[in-house]
Amino acid sequence: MPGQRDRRQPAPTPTGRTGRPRSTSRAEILAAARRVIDEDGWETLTVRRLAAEIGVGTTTLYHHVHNKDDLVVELVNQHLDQLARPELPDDPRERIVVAATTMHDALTNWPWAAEALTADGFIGRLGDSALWIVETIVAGAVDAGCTQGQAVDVFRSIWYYTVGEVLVRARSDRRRAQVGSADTAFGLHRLDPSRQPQLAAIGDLWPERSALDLYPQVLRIIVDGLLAEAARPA
Amino acid sequence: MPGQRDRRQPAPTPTGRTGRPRSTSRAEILAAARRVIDEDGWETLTVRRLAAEIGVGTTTLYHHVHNKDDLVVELVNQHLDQLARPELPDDPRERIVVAATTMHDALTNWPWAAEALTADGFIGRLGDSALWIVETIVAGAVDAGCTQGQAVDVFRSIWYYTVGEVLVRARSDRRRAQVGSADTAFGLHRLDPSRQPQLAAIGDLWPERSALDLYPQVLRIIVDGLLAEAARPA
DNA sequence: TGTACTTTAGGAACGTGTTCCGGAACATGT
DNA sequence: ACATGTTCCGGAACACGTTCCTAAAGTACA
Repeated sequence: MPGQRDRRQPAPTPTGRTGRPRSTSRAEILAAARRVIDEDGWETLTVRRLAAEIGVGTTTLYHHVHNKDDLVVELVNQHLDQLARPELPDDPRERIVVAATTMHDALTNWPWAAEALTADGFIGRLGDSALWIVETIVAGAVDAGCTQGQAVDVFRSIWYYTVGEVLVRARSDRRRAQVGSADTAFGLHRLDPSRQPQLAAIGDLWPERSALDLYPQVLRIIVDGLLAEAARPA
Repeated sequence: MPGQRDRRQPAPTPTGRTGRPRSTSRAEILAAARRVIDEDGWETLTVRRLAAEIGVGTTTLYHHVHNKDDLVVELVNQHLDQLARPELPDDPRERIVVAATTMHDALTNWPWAAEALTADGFIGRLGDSALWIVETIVAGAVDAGCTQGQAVDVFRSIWYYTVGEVLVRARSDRRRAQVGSADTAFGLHRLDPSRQPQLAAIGDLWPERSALDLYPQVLRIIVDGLLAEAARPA
């Protein structure tokens, strides 16, 4: 039974508040969650396990956290908090690239961050710590000559691409880990060369090519294209 | 109790096979699933409900389907099956755009298809019906002058963007449906104009701009950029 | 007819996230 | 001292996806 401790509030600090004093704080829950993840991996982070870690009833957590998604989003926010703010170049286009790449790397390097991306309305729940990224991208787009509307479009496009990249790769990584190395992308039903000649010809090139990380390159292409498009007269 | 019927195999057709004859087929399960979705919405598609619809034990389904993800992926495959094969233009670049847009629209118009996208290794489990899209994109890229490796990159990039677009928009749609119209993307914690001046200035423009569907335009930008990049000498 | 073998069916049970609701634990008023 | 109001805790219970294991329902051969 790890992590059991006294749950009574030691100091009867007169908070000027009525009602039963809380024996658990949101912060304590988040800290415990981080502990569980660090020690035993994020797959083991279950609501009951977390409650046990704190030494508290399971359903108590729901008085401090809306649901598990909420918790995970908050954890990702904390993670983004501790991100080192990179040096931002002068060129607005490069600023966009740097900001987007920073967020991408942060999400990629934290495998279970992908879990948060599928949470409803993730961007809307980003904390201040991550907002500088959004701000930097939007401001960069405006600096590069976009209207405000176009700047929003730029961010959305980048965001879509980033989310897709992170999610798909996280998922196929997990799959690879389970199945073993038997991943040829189309490994299950073999390809019919008469109907999918190109795919059949490519064959084993696919998985090895898929291992490449070309996020930065493609991101640059997208940013360049979007900014060029915005600069064009209607 | 809807959907209950006789489960005995009426014809003792000598199948030359030994063992207990199956009273349920994979096809029957998929058909019932479609029925449930069409009638009561895909949120109500649960394993128990589905089994009840067929009039069969819950766990029986697991002898015909690996898991629910498997089922959903199969349903999406069926949906893509019934897709009208669009007229493919001669220009390889346009072929790519048409193919990608076709898949994008199919996924977008079927809200719960997004659920399948998060399934592990979705692309690898695509059926023949959807493979023509992959083949068309890859072949188009090769026709446009890409190497096979670059063609894979082109598809992957398009796929990432498409998945991200579909997922994020599906999720924010769902959120909008729940919360009501109180979605200003950053509606929860109000923006600090001193720290996020651009975002604060944009304000209400964000949600209205987010409602726009600019998949085709951005897709063209991505495709153009990728093909141009590939055509460049190293 | 009966025994062995083979394949499918499905109930019991587990672990998950989550909701409901009764009661515990405090401050305040009488 | 006691009642009242208020806030928080947490066990019971639910629906979910899923696994395990035993029984059912056949065929094949004696």
